[in-house]
Amino acid sequence: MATIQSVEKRYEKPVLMAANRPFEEDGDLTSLQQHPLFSTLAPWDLEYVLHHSRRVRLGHHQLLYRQDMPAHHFFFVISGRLRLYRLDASGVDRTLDSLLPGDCFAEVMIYADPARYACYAEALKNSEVLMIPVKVYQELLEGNPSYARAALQHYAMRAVSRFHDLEIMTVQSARDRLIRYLIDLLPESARTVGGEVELPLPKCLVASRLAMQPETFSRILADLKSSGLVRVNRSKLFITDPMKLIQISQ
Amino acid sequence: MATIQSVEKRYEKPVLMAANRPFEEDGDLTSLQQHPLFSTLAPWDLEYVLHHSRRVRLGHHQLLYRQDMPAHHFFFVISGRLRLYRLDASGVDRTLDSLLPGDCFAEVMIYADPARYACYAEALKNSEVLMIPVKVYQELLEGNPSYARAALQHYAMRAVSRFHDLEIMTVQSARDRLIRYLIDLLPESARTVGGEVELPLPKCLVASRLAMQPETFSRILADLKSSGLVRVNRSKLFITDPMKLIQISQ
DNA sequence: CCCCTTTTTTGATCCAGCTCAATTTTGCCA
DNA sequence: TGGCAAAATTGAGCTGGATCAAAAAAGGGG
Repeated sequence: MATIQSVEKRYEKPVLMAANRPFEEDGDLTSLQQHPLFSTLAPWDLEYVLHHSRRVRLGHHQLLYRQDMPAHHFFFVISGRLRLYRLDASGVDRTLDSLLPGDCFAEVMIYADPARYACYAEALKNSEVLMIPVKVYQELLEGNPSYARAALQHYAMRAVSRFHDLEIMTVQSARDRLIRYLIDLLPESARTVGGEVELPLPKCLVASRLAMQPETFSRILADLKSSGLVRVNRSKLFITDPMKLIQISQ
Repeated sequence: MATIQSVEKRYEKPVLMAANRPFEEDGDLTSLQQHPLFSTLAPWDLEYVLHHSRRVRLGHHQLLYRQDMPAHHFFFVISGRLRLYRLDASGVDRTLDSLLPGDCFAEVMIYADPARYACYAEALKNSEVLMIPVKVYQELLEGNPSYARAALQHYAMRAVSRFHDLEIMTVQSARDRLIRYLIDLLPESARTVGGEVELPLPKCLVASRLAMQPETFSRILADLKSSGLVRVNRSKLFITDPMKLIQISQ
């Protein structure tokens, strides 16, 4: 269904199965310290994590890992853009999430058992991720119980946001799902006055994330545009009147 | 939409806002020790938890807590049956989950911040829950870092199962959602040979859980029945041929 | 800057599932 | 046990969104 052709056909092996060099240069890893899972770590522990992690470069459409693969690492996005997706039984590819620099993903694997990736991860453009062995972080947690609090809080937040996702997806009007998605993209500060948002995925993948067809997505957006509620420029959307949008979606 | 009338109209106050007596008698709390969040606790810590918790009795349709209420407790189901639901903007009530004895719920509140319930919780029949102050469990975790591992594992499992829910809900055929729901109800051991399952919710609430109309639910079930794939007796369903069902749902 | 591929848009048709309405069945309490 | 309210079923349209088809626009590499 998705017009984007299957990744499977383009790449033989996901990155994780190929040999990889340890990280070579010092890029911008300061953002790692902003992340709740790392911000509380002592400098030497952060150092320890970095020492045992690798930077991995990914090209456009390159696969990082496959669904059901044993999970020995979790990841931090240094640069670029990635997406998580699953293939359902009939082979349709469903986008679950998009990732930006500063995001952590598959970190649930730190304590999952059995640890297998629940979805595919691929780069949407040239990207760089930090690949962190779950064992390393586990060790840190065991040796340093005070870190557990941060991890637990992080997981709790995750759980709440999944709840939120679930709620959005069970809204049964495609238009309402799209509107809620747009509102969520809008920074908190612009929720009343409006502002510009950039779609974190190509339109056909946003459609897949929202469980609708690309055609439907396009039509709804055209509709919102003609009502003057949204101005569209490539992947940048200007939300004119968020309150009105929210009201329409009831 | 749901034919069940709004709870709001029947009850003034959720239980948590009314005065409640501490637990009086020793019922069956052995099941508490089976739960991953409690099975690793030392006997004195378990005692401590129990000492600071209350048993709460709930009548049919009685509300335990409201969405957005500050969350100071989490819960363990001793007996009966409950459901979690949200009200969307248009006032439609969407069932999110059903709970049976042995289940824990709202336990994400132990580390959520700000801690507010993400949904409503109500009893579906006479039920008893253990109401555990999040502070008590927090103290235990702080004082006893070895307990964090269990909590983290529990949360990780939760995250994975929410992922699963999300996947089911984004399957866009109502029939497929129903089939997957039935299969999930079936014990692992009966996935091949078939067996009986009992719906954990009245049919109209199962429909709401699966984001379809009660009429649609009824028609699909009638259809499966006439194909001989399911035999129906009240809320008990006998799944004749799970493999065939799975195959039909692609 | 042009060509070729991928993505997006637009048009036309069709059907799953929602809605409204009416009937039957179930469960509960006097 | 009968009576009543809640729940489940069944019937008959209607419509949102999927599907198929084709044209237009965007993007990327030489």
